[in-house]
Amino acid sequence: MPDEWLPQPATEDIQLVRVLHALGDPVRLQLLSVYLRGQEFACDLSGLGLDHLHKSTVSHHMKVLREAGVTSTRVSGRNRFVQLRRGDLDRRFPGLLDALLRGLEGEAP
Amino acid sequence: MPDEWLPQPATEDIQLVRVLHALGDPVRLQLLSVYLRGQEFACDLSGLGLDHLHKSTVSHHMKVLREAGVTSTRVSGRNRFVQLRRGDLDRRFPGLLDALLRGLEGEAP
DNA sequence: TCAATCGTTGGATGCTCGTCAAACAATTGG
DNA sequence: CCAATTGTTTGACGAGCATCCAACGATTGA
Repeated sequence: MPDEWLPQPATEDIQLVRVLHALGDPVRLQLLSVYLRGQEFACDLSGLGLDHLHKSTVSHHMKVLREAGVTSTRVSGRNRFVQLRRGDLDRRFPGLLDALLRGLEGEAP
Repeated sequence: MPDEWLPQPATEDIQLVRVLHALGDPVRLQLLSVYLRGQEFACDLSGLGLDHLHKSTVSHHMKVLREAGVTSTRVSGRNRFVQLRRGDLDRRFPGLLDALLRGLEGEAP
């Protein structure tokens, strides 16, 4: 069975206010900082400071990020592979992700 | 009586997640797009698409933006003069405001 | 001095959101 | 085939939030 992708907005439908709202949460902003360097698979986030959260809570945050157009999720068997929509976001809002990455680095060294 | 400034966080205390949360609202993001070109005085925002909002609602949004470190408010008599904290934000999160400005221009031309 | 102006504050209301728990669906290893 | 794994969905609950309204305080023009 080939892999599938969970539904996500088209690049031109990504709205700035929804992106900002999605990232204006401590948990989701930390997820962004994880995704900003290479893809990770979802929910198994041991050792990332999210151990205290229930798996359904993490799943909820992933959905918010995906529906805002921030991330892209590929379904492969039992696992979900999540990655940033780097190209799409850079095309739609040039410089935004770079500024966020620098901001995250400068805040929690 | 000399002008006063309403309380606001120090530059080094501005948190990225609070900025993103403050801007993750349609009304406040529109306020940002107003402030992004020159200062404006508060609450009297006729003809900016915010006529439908009660003055206390606008006052609330202004407070959120100020407490997040996005704007700075000077009290002069009965009026409040609000402006972006351009320098502080550029120093703290380089490129962020520029990216947001371009994003706002590209979205609602 | 007095009334009009500008904005804030407090309460009230309804909606959204973050979180957990339990049940569920899908997949896979034995 | 069965049990363990992986993540989603649904419901519930409390907190936060956006909004309006009324009342208030401060300021200023007449």
